[in-house]
Amino acid sequence: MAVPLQVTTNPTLNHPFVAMLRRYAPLNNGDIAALSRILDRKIAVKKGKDIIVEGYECKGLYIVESGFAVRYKLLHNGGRQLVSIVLPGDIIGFPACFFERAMYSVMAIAKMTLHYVPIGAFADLCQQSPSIATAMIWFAAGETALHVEHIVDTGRRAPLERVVHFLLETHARLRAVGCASESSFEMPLSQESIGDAVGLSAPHVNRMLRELRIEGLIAMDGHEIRLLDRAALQILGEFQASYLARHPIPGCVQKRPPLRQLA
Amino acid sequence: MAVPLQVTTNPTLNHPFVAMLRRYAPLNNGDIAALSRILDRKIAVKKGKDIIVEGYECKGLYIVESGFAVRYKLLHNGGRQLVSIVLPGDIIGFPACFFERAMYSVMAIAKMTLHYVPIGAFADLCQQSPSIATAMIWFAAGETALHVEHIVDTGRRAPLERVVHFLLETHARLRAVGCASESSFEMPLSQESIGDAVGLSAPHVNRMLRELRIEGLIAMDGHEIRLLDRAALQILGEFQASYLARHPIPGCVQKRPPLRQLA
DNA sequence: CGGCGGCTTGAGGTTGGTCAAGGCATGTGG
DNA sequence: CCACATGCCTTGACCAACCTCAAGCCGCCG
Repeated sequence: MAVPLQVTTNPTLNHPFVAMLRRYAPLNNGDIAALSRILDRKIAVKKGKDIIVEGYECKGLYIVESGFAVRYKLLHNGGRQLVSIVLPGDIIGFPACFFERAMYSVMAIAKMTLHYVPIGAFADLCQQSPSIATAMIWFAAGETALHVEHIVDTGRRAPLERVVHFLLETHARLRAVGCASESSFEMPLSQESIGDAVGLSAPHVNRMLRELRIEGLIAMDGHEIRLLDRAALQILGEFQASYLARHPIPGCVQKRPPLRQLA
Repeated sequence: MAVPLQVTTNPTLNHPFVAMLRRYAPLNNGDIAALSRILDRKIAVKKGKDIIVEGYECKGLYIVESGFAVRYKLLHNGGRQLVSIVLPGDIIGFPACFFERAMYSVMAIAKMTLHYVPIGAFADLCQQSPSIATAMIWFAAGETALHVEHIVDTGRRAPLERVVHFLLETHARLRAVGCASESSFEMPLSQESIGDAVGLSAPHVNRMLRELRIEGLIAMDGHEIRLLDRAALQILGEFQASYLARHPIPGCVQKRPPLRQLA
């Protein structure tokens, strides 16, 4: 649950959000100072509390320092669709606060600490620091890749494949923020919520998990899931972890690549 | 099909991509000049040609001046999932070129004209023009909202609702780039492709369309679709057009809003 | 004129949703 | 400390929905 901290002179550098940005663009001292100012105040949110509510105006971003949340939308027909799981380093309010009103809700599913950034302050930050703005574009590209995989999951994969893909993705993302070991993790969602994420009913999620257990691909102990046969799972769920890791920004980390024109 | 052009002194300002950016951030002469340089060369692509192929490296962005394309992914089980329709002003290669290799393909479904921008040149542009970089973040937020709606569509909406939502969204997006009249449009996809977009089989898409025709909600003539009862369709498809239009960037177009801290 | 792609419709079968009941663990209040 | 309530997991039975397969048709283009 807790993100492992390694002590450095500047606590800002340890923040998962800053660490994420720095994977894409080298930030100078001015950038770091600006981020420190943005991140100075913390908000504590209890498990189960709504952070963004569909239909209401959202005036800023909430940068996640620790804890988990879910983005979701309630439908007229009584259904609920989970859009994504929010992890440390993620941004709540993207893209809600860029619109007149939020089109979905975000709820904490564990105790969280957040930093609130008014959208105006965020826009100023981007205007003043091109490196941060550019890193944010790279971040957004990663979010998009995640959502695209989710569309493929719910749209065209078979139920068993969906569940496997969802488990592997969740494990990989948790692991990337230090919240999972190499081959096991604590699933933060109930089976009903998993169903809401991948577009299945809770009983059917249960059937799929049972099948995976019988086949010896996973083991479950409460919410702890152990991945027993990673290779088989990756084939079954057609899971390529590459969509979770972006390139660094060229020209920042390395020399600009040669121009090439494709016709 | 063709984007209506109004003659101004600077053709760059008429480009749908530039017009899109300028809706979010006021660009100065330097920004416009930089964009002109980026957009100087055109690539013509024929209908049916692949622009990005899954699994291959993608080294740059293709900015769409005219024409349509689809992003899609082929699956092991023989299925195909359409991720989105690409319209004038959109960017092909987002997010593919931010990753080691493209995780899905993009194919022209009509004659297109594109501008190729190597990823390095794009990064330079962002670093040199914070306004363009910031507008790109706003653009990415819009893409994300689109994908989120698509996840909801395929995940939890009933088949009839899905088709209706897809029709309304496609119409609204086409209309926003001047490719549709107020209540009718040319559907650029076959029924099979619509099925691949919303996660249904082609026969079932056909049945849903027939039902809408019988109910008097739409009329079809070839690929032309007329929306006969917008209000009923919007309720049926639970369609809110608001997710298609973003706020402008605060502090650029207007004064920075008052700071507010929510705990 | 012939072929092909896409639309349309039907029949039949499987999948996966719904409903319902039971079990287990956790937490809470008496 | 126990009794009870609650939430979630688990399983089964049933049934409707949607997919698959297949055939026919139309319009377009070569």
